[in-house]
Amino acid sequence: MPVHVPRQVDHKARRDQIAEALLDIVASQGLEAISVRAVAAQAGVSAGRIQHYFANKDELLAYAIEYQDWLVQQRWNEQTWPEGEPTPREALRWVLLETIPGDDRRRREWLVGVAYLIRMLANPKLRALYVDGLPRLYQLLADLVRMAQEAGDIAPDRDPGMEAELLFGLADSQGPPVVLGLRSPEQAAAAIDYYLDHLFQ
Amino acid sequence: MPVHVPRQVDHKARRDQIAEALLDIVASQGLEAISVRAVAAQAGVSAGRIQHYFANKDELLAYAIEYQDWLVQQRWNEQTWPEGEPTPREALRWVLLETIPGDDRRRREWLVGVAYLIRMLANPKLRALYVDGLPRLYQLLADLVRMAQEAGDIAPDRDPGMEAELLFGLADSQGPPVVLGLRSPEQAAAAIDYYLDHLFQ
DNA sequence: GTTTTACCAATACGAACGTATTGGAAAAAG
DNA sequence: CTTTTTCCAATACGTTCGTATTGGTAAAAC
Repeated sequence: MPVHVPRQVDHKARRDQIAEALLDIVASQGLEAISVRAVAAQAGVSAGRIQHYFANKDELLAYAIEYQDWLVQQRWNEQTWPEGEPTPREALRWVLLETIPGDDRRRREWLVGVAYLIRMLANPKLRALYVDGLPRLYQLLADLVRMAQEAGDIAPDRDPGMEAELLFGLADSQGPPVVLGLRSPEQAAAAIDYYLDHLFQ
Repeated sequence: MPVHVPRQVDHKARRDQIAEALLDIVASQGLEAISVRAVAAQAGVSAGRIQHYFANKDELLAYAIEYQDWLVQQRWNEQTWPEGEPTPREALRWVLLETIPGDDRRRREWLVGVAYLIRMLANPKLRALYVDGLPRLYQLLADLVRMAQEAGDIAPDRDPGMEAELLFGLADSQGPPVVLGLRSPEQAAAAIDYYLDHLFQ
């Protein structure tokens, strides 16, 4: 039972600031460029501070990707709609556009996801981030298609599962060309809108 | 003018053997795991040999991805069809299935492509590998759709450009789930066949 | 045989790495 | 004030890195 309790700082804020610096480096230079000293320099803190908050480099790398996952979930949870509930089409469009690396934030998330992918193969904890999320996304898309069908906005002979595959593939495949500057985010969004126009009656 | 010419080895074969080792490491452990010594060990040669054939690490990394690109092009060029020219549908199916990381070779190619992606952002030479190839692939898919339309096998109201987008997206989005073991190569192929069945009349 | 030089194994070297260790500042409780 | 403990800057240590350098081997030309 401690009698003397010294000051306490906000641990999560400290860790998150360090994770932010790490994610910036990963997105621009890849995982190869990550060193404790490089992250410290990017974050504007001492390497000692990083050692104080993370036992080793692996833990630091794991925290950063989980932090990014948390950031994305925050954004999805906090998404509010100006006028009540969105229609299935509005929700569908929002989800699909969300995956396009169109602004700095999403571009960083996309590149970090790519950079961590090979690590996921051998690391079950990292793998779970992808393996858990992907089927839920497919399910969400299929459900939205089904809802639009029931409302009569999509032809009843369309298969929701197949449409979910097509929609996800269409959105997902915009990533590389957009990130590489081969296609603008607006062009990518236009491709999705074009297909939505055909899908919805 | 050299009077004495000592023995010459097959330079390309030597470089390719080293590139093979590098690609194996990249696919299984990522670019972070690449060091001259690690590649030498994987290839079963001395580090001195690698130094002899590559001026520095960057040149080694550049050669390896160009070598992989060459391998892929070789396979595409050497593709022969058992009975004369393939139908557009057969060609379409072959191209789409080709992108799925279903066997060890394609799985390695897929993972290496992912690993190099961030490097492409800042490196024009690497960028060109992607930037040149992607539009040509879209064009090929759209042309095949158009040919099938002219043969009356696809409904004339389908837009070849949009169908090329959908087909590529569908095939491309199979990569992550297949590589992560979330979906079998057979399931990925089935998804493509299912859509082709709907596209073709 | 001698000579020449491509080939490459081995070693060396300085820089950068992950991390263990040390020491001190600073805030809260008594 | 003193005490306690968190926080972290600084330094040190052993390893690994990219690459420069050295030296020797062996095949081809003469």
